[in-house]
Amino acid sequence: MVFNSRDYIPNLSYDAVIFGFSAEKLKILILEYHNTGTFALPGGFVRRDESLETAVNKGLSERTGIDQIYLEQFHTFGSLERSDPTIMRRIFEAQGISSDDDWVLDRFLTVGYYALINYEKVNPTPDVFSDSIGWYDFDALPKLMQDHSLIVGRAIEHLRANLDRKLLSFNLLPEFFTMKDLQLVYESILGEPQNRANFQRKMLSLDILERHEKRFSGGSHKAPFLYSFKK
Amino acid sequence: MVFNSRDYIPNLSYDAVIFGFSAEKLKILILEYHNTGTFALPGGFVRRDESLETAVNKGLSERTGIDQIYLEQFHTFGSLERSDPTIMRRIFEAQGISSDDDWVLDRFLTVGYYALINYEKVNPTPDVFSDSIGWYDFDALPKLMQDHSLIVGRAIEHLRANLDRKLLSFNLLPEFFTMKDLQLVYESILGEPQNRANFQRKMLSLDILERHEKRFSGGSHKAPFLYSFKK
DNA sequence: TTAATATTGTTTCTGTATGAAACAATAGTA
DNA sequence: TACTATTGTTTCATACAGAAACAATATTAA
Repeated sequence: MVFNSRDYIPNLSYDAVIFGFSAEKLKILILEYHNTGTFALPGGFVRRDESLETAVNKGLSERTGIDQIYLEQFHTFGSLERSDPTIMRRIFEAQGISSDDDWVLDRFLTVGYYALINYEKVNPTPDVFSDSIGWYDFDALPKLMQDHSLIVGRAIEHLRANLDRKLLSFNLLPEFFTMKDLQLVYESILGEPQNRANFQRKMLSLDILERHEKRFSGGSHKAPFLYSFKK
Repeated sequence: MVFNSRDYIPNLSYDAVIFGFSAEKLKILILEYHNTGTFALPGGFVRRDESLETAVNKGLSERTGIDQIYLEQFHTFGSLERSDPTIMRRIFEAQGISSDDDWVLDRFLTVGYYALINYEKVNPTPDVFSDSIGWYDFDALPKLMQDHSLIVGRAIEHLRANLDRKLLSFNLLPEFFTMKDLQLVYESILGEPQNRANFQRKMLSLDILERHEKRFSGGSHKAPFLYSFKK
């Protein structure tokens, strides 16, 4: 595998915090470089002949197998300390990737994006630099390389601030879900419990949910309605 | 004047929407390239040996004469269409600036910032590319080059969304001001009138204002109190 | 068949915030 | 001294949010 630096915008990358929801927990996709013990956010570079948006969409589509991911740009990180040629050299050597020059070892600024996706539809696929990619509980992440932990922190801040305003939660759920599912998504993102009665009242008052038949889970109690988001 | 491309991060710039408030109106600083009839946002490039934040702070400090400007990064623009080598070449030639290569004519991504400053303290200073810089009413801006109008639009959106949450309004006002002044700032940013009684009640309930002696303006009516923001 | 239990759906009560209007105070002018 | 314009405050009605209680129901156990 050979990178040709002339095809890419130098000194600029993007990194994505990809959120999913499963087993009542908020998760994010993390890459692992097995031979280096390094964990990182999925990211990539921008070709000279494509827009930033296109680069990110294409890259994340390759990582997840999903097209038309909900994506939000939230911050561009440009400190001097964030670049670390040593670790980049190790990763490249471990993967047997060569470049026609040392452009990847140079300083990089990175544009941070977060994405919300339906966990069930994802087919996680490692990129050319890494051996594996997988879901990690948001509240039990491994130590991430460079400033990627900071990037995750800023991502969740922006997600929290926009959760209501942009009605983002449905991107994390399958088509049909119960009110409890929805509440769990909110609670896992906001990091605090929500009052059940008030949450239900608020969601119904938004007039964005369609109520369907009940789901009989087998539990010895009243069965919850299923909902979907209005199109 | 000669730029040395090796000192700068290529293909990356920043542009700033600098808000001020005067004569009951919201204004922004706009550069003009006299010999080209082109208007633009103040902006600049990032040196390889300085952080993005440092570059922006330094650049805006040079344009306004103010240090420690309140600055907020809000979006990075990376479309293919936003670059226009023709106009860049004209501007450079008109100003007699030469570069050791054509790096400024290449594609650029730009990081958008907005700034809020005390109008009275500003000493507007053109940059090396432009002949003049001045305040323009926010609701009567000239046609701006490239995608700068779009950048302004996104800036005001973010400013509106953060006005309350981050208590930004005081950055636009002098140390002492009346409740009416404050309300005018809010109205000019939000673009809609606020109820006088409720606005006053809300501001006072925030517990961020210190009340001082009255200001006798000479009008034949009750004199308003002066306020300052609590430190 | 019936009682028990866990969970869901809804209502009620309460305090707080918000919008609209009225009232009160006052610095200057006629 | 009356009048006017503006500011400071209060009042009233309404909407919203937190907490708790009540009602409904799917299953299990007696």
